[in-house]
Amino acid sequence: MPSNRAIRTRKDLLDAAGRLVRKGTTPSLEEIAAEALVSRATAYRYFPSAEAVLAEAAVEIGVPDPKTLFAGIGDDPAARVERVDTTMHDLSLAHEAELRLMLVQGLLRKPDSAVPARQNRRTPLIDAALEPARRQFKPAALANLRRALAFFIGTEAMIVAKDVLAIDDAEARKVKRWAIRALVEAAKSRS
Amino acid sequence: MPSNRAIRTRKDLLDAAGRLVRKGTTPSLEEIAAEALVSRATAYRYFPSAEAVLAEAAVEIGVPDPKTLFAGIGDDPAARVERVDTTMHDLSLAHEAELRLMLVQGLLRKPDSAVPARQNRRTPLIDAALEPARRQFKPAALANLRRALAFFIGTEAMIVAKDVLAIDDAEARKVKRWAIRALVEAAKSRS
DNA sequence: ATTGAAATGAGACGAATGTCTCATTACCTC
DNA sequence: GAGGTAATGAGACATTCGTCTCATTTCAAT
Repeated sequence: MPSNRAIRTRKDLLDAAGRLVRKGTTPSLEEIAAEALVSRATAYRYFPSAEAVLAEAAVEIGVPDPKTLFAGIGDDPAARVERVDTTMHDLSLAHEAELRLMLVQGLLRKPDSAVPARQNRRTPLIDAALEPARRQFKPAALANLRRALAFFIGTEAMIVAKDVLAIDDAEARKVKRWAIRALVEAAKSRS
Repeated sequence: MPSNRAIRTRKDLLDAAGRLVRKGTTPSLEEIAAEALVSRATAYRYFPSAEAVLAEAAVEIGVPDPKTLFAGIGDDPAARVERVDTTMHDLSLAHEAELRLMLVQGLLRKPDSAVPARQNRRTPLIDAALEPARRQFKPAALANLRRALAFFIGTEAMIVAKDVLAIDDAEARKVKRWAIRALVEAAKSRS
């Protein structure tokens, strides 16, 4: 079992990595060690590479659980999905640098790698958003809808908006709201 | 002006980089030089880094021009957008490795970098697809539609499907077709 | 064939990366 | 407080990356 000191050292490294990334750099493990006030050798004892630190630091970004996320909102699926999108959008903005680096990790992983694939934090939230209105949708359409929404919600959507479309934040939110409404409506059974 | 020999060397390096990337590696400039049968020094004379070679190699991936892409297809906007998506999807599959590396380049570029941002190949195609039916749409909705479609068409969409949703190719195409239909319909003025 | 310039190859060099060893420090138990 | 173990720091070492120099090769024009 790791000692208190070891736990603290590990945390210091993760915190230091977060600080450096937020500052806009892509730090080496040596720089992370210096920021954390530990020696280079110690840093290499805890993490094999700077990428490993960054990847783990990004995981720390908290996604709210469905319970609190949907508190005080009705059953309207579009409104609930929009709340998911707003939350994820805010998170993407607040941690853009870390998330970009995490995305890079996923993009470069070997196709046959034994390491676990990207974790998927958005699908559970999307499903929770649609759950109360499940009966309003045609089953086949619901299967399409929950996947289609994943293209608009999350880090990749931020990348498309900023790097490809080069639109500002308000515009991106507007486009996504419009699309979410359109997709949710399209999935509803004609009533 | 560059001599024929220089042009050939440059091309050899780009070809070599493409071969190595397709083999699944993330080659260093030294490895690219070896594959191209030139010395390391020569490789550094033509490109400042392996990333630069890879980025330029990715640009070579040909996107068809609208003229030929829409040959023999009617004015129906959904059908035309679907053809854009099918084409881009095929391209993404055929050049997945190169495109992943190109995406990494874009993700890591400095926010205030002087280098040109990501080139956007999909928007002109989307606009060309919607052009003949422009009158069918409400102007405000058209502005949203052309941007919303960009989230489904292109490399990032492939990443979401494979890495995040972990769905197979046929399923991805199905979801995207459904979403494209839904979005195009939603943008039409009630008639 | 000869000449001259462009392109190349071989290798030295400094910086950064990752691994390893060994002495020293900090912490826990008694 | 003393002793033992875990954690750390300092630095040596091999490797890779990017830059540079200089001798050699290739090519085109005569």
